[in-house]
Amino acid sequence: MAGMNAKADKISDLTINRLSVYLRCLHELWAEGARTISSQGLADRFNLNSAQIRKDLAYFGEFGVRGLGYNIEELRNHLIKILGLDRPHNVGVLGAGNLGNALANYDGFSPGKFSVVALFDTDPGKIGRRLPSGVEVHNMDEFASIASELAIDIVAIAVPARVAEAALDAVVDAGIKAVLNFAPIRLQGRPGVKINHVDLLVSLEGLSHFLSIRPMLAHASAASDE
Amino acid sequence: MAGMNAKADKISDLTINRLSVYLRCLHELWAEGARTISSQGLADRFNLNSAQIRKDLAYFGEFGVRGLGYNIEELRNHLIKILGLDRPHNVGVLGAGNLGNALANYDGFSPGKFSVVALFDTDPGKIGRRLPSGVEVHNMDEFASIASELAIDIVAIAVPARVAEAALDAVVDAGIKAVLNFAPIRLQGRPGVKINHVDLLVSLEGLSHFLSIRPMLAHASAASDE
DNA sequence: AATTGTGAATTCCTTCACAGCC
DNA sequence: GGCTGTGAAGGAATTCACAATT
Repeated sequence: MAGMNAKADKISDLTINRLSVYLRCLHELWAEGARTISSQGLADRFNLNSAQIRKDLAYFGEFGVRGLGYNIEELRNHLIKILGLDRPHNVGVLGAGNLGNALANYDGFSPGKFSVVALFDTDPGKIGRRLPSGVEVHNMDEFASIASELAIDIVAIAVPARVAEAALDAVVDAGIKAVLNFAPIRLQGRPGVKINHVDLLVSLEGLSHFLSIRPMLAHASAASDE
Repeated sequence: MAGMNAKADKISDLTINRLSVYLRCLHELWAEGARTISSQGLADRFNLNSAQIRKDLAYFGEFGVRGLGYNIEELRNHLIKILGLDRPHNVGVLGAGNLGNALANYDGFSPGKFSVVALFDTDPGKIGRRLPSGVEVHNMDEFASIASELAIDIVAIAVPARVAEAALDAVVDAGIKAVLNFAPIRLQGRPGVKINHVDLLVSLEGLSHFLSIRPMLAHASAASDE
């Protein structure tokens, strides 16, 4: 049990999110025929500092070669491992409304790594429906048994805000540890459960704020990106 | 022109995003019949420090009353003003795929503040279609004229990654200054244009990472929330 | 007595700058 | 010579703690 690669410790979400971005970039570079890349080369692709990339990677091991940079295939494999993408993840979507359906049909998830395997709803009119993709809408009451049957390990909450907390209770009770919340509400954290928020209203209101101060920025230089 | 309320200056996105969350909470409190709230009362609703809330608000003025807290209606009006929600915003959606359609039909945006008024696509098979909501799918070539006609001030990019950069060019050329990007790609910033990213893959991979380190956290305390 | 607004302290994150290695 | 890995410096965001105010 001698720790070979330091993991878990206290690595920030910011770092993890960037690893995700690096990985995506490595896929592109590989497709372009590149086989090696320097931290500076990666940094140029986004608006990042090369030291930041090196630091991010260094949390997990020494993946580079001094004087040469990083081997793309090797680094890619490391990142896949670190991000837990070396095994598939089955996603259950709560709420078969517009958003839930879009998620179930969305094919933008990296090929094969994340699959939406079931929708859940409480509306009898929706239960039993089957999407073009073959995914079925189940009764929310059956969440626990179906989640276990289909090996669901990630849940996306796409229900109205007022029932989101109750929905979270149900999935946490069923042993789910990873949740992606789309409901416009700040869900109370549960111990041992990771909740990532996708909050469209917050994002839109950030843009709205920007538009309202923009006239005041007038001649001054205006900033951009996230 | 004596600056009555200090705005714009250098306020971080983190602060602006929290204002959005506070505002949502004020709506709820108001609906519950509350008429006044302390920073501590607000802080208890999320996992926040009360000093943070006071600091966030203090950037924009002195809205509270010592000893009493904040008047909910008054603070709400201030936040609405600060976030530019005192006038409506028209959103154009690029890409009439699953995600684009879901956005166009999504009614979760705060009542009336943001309206999706048009979809745009390059696929002749989709152009001309009209959604149940009445929103029409236009030819992307006509973006500039229709955006101006419909007074679109915010664009959501929901096209495949490989054409996202070109799509951004088109909207920026048409004078759009605020963009919500759903494509899994880090768009290059443009001067004077604010781009917010909603990156589902990054969010999912963050969850995947958490699941893969979770077994190692074992008996140790496991953390949560975003 | 209660609660704000805020300087000071702290913690967290990023960038610099360079020793170490290929 | 070029590039990584990293200690040290710098900067940003958060939290503390308390004087000011009602």
